Amino acid sequence: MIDRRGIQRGETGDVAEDAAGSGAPRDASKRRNGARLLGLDGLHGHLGYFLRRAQVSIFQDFIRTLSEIDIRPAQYSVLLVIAANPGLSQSDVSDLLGIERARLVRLLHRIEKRGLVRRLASPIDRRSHSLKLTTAGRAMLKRAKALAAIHEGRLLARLGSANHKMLIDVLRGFSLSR
Amino acid sequence: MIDRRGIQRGETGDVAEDAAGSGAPRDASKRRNGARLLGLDGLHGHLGYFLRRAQVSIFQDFIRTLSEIDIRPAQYSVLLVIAANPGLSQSDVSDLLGIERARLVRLLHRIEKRGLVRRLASPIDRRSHSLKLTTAGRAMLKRAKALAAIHEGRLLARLGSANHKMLIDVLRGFSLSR
DNA sequence: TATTGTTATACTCTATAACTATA
DNA sequence: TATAGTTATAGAGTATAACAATA
Repeated sequence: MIDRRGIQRGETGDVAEDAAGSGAPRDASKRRNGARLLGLDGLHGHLGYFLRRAQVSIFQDFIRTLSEIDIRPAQYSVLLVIAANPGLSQSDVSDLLGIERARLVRLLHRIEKRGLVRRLASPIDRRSHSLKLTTAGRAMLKRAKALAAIHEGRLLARLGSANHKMLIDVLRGFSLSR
Repeated sequence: MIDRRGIQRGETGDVAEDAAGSGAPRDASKRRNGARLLGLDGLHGHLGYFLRRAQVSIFQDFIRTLSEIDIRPAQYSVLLVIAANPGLSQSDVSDLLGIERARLVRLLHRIEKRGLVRRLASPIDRRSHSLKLTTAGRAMLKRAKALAAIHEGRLLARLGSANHKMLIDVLRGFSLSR
């Protein structure tokens, strides 16, 4: 019989220990590390897998935490970048955050309709927009930052501050390396 | 004028150095760390942001590397898990990998149509399927593993083996912690 | 009553291609 | 020619809700 609990549950206790030395190498993997790691053998060497699971889980918490103001991670990053660099063009934002120009169009429509951002005419290039936060946008960003800090605090507590810092340092370096 | 290069480019050299001490704290952020970090100030405390960028970049490489056999990350993880635990039900796979049961249906349709997986009748529960790889599925997985190893090797070289191992350890622990 | 596989819907996000108006 | 913003399309993936068959 196969244990059904996912690795994310992390339960212990009532798992029947399988007899050791069960035989063929293909089946030996089944219970090797206890129920938690069942079947993930081939995945354990893959950083991308764990990165993905962690990222999804963290974004879920972020979305939940900021749900009262209905700001999602991509929107938050766009607001932050515009606030820090008023006058940025859409292409600038796209390059900075790795968001496709095409996708940014609808994202900006949304937050512009909510009165958080304005697309002004660029004084130097009539093709491009000069992005600015509105007063409402700055106020919203302030609330968003407070909620994001709660989210990040929860994450920090869960990881420990040493791990938290190290992950940011290593992953930021990774991003910069290409 | 604003430098347009994204953080992922990582180029150096021809960036004009801005005059120091440019003034107001809101604008001081613009060039503080050189063009690379332009405008990302508020994001630097957010692990989720760097985790996301890294994950997307790594998955892109994975997809490219396995494109000759048209196997995507989710498909690869499903094939691996079924190979290591023949007889798993769809719910089992769903729980193990954190893939929605509903989404797994179409994913399995695809790889079943390609002749890689079979959904057999479960001997113990007539509601559920017993998932097995076909011979072709095992052969495909073998090729996939070889290509995935190339992908992972590239990642390891880019990160350094110490960072690579540490990231896996920390992030696996994170997943297990809930 | 609860679970398994399934269908369906809505939304986010990535990846492209193409078009227009500018440069 | 190339770039900025835009529109459109296709597909992956998440999040839900509901249903029939079975437990």
